[in-house]
Amino acid sequence: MRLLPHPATDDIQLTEVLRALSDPIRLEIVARLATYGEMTCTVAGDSLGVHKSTASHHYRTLREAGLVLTKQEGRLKYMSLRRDDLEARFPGLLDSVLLATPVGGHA
Amino acid sequence: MRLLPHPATDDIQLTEVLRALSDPIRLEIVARLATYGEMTCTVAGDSLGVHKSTASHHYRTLREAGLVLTKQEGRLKYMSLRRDDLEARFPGLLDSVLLATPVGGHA
DNA sequence: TTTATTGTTTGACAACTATCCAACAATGCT
DNA sequence: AGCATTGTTGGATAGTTGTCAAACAATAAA
Repeated sequence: MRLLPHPATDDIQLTEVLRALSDPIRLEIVARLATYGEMTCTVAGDSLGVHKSTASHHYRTLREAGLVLTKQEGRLKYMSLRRDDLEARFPGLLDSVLLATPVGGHA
Repeated sequence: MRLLPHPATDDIQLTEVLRALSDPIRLEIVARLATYGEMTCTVAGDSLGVHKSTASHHYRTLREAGLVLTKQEGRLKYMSLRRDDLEARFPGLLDSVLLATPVGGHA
């Protein structure tokens, strides 16, 4: 099991988080992770209507913004939401965004 | 007193709100409006370190995203945060962003 | 070892963004 | 009428973004 590089909780920047969430594709990925928990990139990015390389760029953006944690096991990479870290850094923020973002929704 | 065009509450889009808030200059303007209430563009944009035309573009972005309401009185334009509209549309969102954004702060 | 799976990287490209500057428009004041 | 104030608009520009396609890398499975 190998962990990819992530920003420390204290280094997560509000504007970067908001920017990462401001793309509909990334918001949908985050909503899926919130609803179904940890999943592989392939599952998280299924039927989003974008090329897999595009999805891969979005995974990176989410990771570098501090929204998701990615760990590699074998040939799979598992992503999960950094809920606790985000709650500690920006209380209530993620919850309010998720409340407004149904999975498969209109956002 | 003249009101500029704004999106209706139901037409405010989450991703556009998040995108509007993801710029440090705009976030600072929003934080000022939240702290001090309605103010003119000149006051809201004072000592932000950008040209007045740049600031003007940011006012427009905030208005079109549904974050602020702008009304003209004489030659002044007053901006105010659409707190109630935003709370109705995305409960808790603005508060959590403001909680993480001190005026004159590091965001 | 060969093949399939999973995901990243690089290049290209069009669209968008933030910025400044200069000119303009609208209003109020003298 | 002339001037100052307040803010917007349009042009230019440099940088960023989202996207696809093709090639690649790493791992697992046959």
